[in-house]
Amino acid sequence: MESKSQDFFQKVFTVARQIPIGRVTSYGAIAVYLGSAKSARIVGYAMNASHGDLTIPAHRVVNRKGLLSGKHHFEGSNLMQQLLESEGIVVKDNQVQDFDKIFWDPCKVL
DNA sequence: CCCGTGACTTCCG
DNA sequence: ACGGAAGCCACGG
Repeated sequence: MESKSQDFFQKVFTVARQIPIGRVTSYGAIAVYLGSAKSARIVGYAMNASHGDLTIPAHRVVNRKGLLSGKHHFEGSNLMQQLLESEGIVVKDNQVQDFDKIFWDPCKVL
């Protein structure tokens, strides 16, 4: 059987898929929702694993400051920003504008 | 089993 | 207010 740790990854993937279009969330928010607020890094690690799963909009997941911390992991150098803007999200200098307004909190919604 | 790494977050100076 | 350092958990070698 799978260990709980691996389930953590699966949860991250599930939550990421539940992110509405035009909305973004933070690694910490997902970690808190999963019950491990201190595992924010693990969420990012999980996103890295989700990189092979196109069903997971990793570009909608940013750090607590709304900064596209993971954009460097996407193809090219501005793909993540292009995806966000394509969904109606305004991005400036690798930073999401109106982050507080488009912020989607899984723990609050779910 | 131990060590290193990482798409984060928070605290201290 | 800004910058640097530590803490944290999980995965891979």
